[in-house]
Amino acid sequence: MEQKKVRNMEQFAAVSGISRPTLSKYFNDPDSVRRSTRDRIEQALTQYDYRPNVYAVNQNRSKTKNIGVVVPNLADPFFSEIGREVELACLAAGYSPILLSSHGNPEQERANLEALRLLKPAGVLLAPFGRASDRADIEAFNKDVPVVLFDANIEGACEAFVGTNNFQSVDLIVEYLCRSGEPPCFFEMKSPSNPNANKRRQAYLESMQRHGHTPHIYQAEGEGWKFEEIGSIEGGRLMSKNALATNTVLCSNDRLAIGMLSAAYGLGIVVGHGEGGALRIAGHDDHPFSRYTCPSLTTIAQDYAAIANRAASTLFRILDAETRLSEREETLYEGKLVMRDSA
Amino acid sequence: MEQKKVRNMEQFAAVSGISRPTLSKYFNDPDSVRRSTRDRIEQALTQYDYRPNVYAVNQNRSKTKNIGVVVPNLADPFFSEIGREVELACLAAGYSPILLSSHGNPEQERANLEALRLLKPAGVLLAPFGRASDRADIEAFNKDVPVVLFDANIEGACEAFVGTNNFQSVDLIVEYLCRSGEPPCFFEMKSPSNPNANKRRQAYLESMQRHGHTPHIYQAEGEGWKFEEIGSIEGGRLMSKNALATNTVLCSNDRLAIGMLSAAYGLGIVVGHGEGGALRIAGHDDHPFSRYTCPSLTTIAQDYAAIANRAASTLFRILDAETRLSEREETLYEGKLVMRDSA
DNA sequence: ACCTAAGTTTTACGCGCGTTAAATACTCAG
DNA sequence: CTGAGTATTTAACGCGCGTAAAACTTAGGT
Repeated sequence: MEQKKVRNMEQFAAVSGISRPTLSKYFNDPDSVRRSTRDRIEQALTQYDYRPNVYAVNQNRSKTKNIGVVVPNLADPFFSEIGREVELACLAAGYSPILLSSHGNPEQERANLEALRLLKPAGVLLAPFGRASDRADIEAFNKDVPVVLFDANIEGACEAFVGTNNFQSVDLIVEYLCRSGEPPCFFEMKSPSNPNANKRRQAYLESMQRHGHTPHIYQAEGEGWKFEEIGSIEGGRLMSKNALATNTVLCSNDRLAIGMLSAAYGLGIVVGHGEGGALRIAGHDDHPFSRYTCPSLTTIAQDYAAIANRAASTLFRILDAETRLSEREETLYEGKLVMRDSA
Repeated sequence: MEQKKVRNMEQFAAVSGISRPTLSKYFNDPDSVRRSTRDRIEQALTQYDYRPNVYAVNQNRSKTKNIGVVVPNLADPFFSEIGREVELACLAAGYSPILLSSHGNPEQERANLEALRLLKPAGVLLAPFGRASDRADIEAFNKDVPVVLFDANIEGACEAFVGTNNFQSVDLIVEYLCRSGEPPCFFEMKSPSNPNANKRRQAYLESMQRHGHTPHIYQAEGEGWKFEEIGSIEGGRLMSKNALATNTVLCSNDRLAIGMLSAAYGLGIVVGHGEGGALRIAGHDDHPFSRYTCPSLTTIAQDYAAIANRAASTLFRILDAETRLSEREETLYEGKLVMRDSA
């Protein structure tokens, strides 16, 4: 099939019998040429192996067809999944996604944005760490390249934010836990690396108040992204000291819950809502592994696909309009309760 | 600090008082200019915001400083970790890594290589699926761009392979299991998506023979990358039917083991080498989560860092020499036994 | 057959940088 | 201070493609 290699558009114009400017139009938008012309070009493409030189194509453009996708940590399955969804949305819209992980390091997030600058992306989809110190950088970046935030919000920054409504989702699971047993205490990290954690704590407090229960919050020492380890060590400490105010624990996220489940197992504490269950543990995020914990983890499922698609389509809207949004948009999706065995 | 933006090298030459060809040399290799010149340039760089246009730089090059890194599935923490190690090695050597995931889909692997072609990478580090059908594509690609394989081998293909010695590692854990209890049976997928699985089965057979035991292999139906699910369903089926020949199971990889542990828990089967343990389960890979399973998983740790660094440095050696290896190289690292509670 | 609007070809320039060759400037040893 | 060797400057071309303007061709309606 694909036979002779053609080195450049000039040559391809020669062998295909189509002028170079027309070819240029075609490669930038196949629909911009007459149907018959398009057919001739595509016919020629089956006979000659030619694809435009990416670098030459982008050299003169001030904006490319690239879209930067930056997530805090690809090693976390949550981000690898939502990152994948975002990638697919970009591809479907004819853009080239460039997926970058900040590897759990805010410094790397800045480096990623710097690196993206050189690639002149048309736009960026960013799941930020949300540290206050990054705000200025990100807003400066947003001045040059439109940025849509997802997963974690930075109040008022960038063009838009798409995420989960933590107040709804936490209330949902708090309500369920209260209804089905003792009201939950809340287990989280002391200095969370993600702003959603703060929302969830707040949501927990409000929800408990609304249901007329006394809230109890336990904050684990430890920094970084080793959530399971922190959940296991600090959660284990709490359980072994019998320090929990109720027999039900809502963890700020699934990875903490996974660590805590592991510690409970080690301590011989039977977790679960069933008979013989001494402790109930619930999480948040529906981590890919939460289905396979022992017992399987009751949690909140975020709507990955909806968040990813909404974030992407919001960015495309900005790119198509070639102007920024008149007003910053915020879209929150509802979480769904996933009832399993742990609570 | 960084003040006036400079649009191109011409302008930067004007403001810095250095000629453009010298600047060009500097940006391609800072050591290639005289020390005093380098200082002047770097002094100017603190006053003016200028960085060469990536696209213009690469337009004329037949090879760039990019290195493609392709892994089968970034959603698998094993690959996200080893991918990260590879990235770091590339950066340390002054190359720009481009990390691509094939999302569990061999078709995507081909697409990734096609996409990389356009980026004219200097070399590619590939963790392949290893299907026979991909071999031709990959070898064709290797003709144009030097490829070093890691994690999964394709016999005789590409410049080199770096991975774990499955025969050593499986023998290590088989020996341990035999020594400490009943000899293991082997649990794997019927049609594994990774060639290491075949090596491990073979290694299990040989090792059992060497130790004078009868091997038993159980193969789970199911395709794709949902290893935990397959391990849980098929492993659960085996356990509930009491079909296992011995009370010790060696799983082809940790994710299968995680699924099986989950199923055992559901069936009320106590797993572990301790008192009361009715079943022992072991894995292979030291998956990041294997420390937090219930019970924690005894497994084999691969030397991620060594594999990644060796693969990268082998590629750099080829790139520096500007010639292919006289002979294909194969480097295997030993796995280490990680003794935890499950076996 | 004629007209018009839309698509195509021809011609030509520019983008930012790599690179070469010849001329010039610098550095350091003797 | 001088000369040899190295580094830098000057001048100029090319890479592959986007794009603009003008001339030309085509499609579709009357």
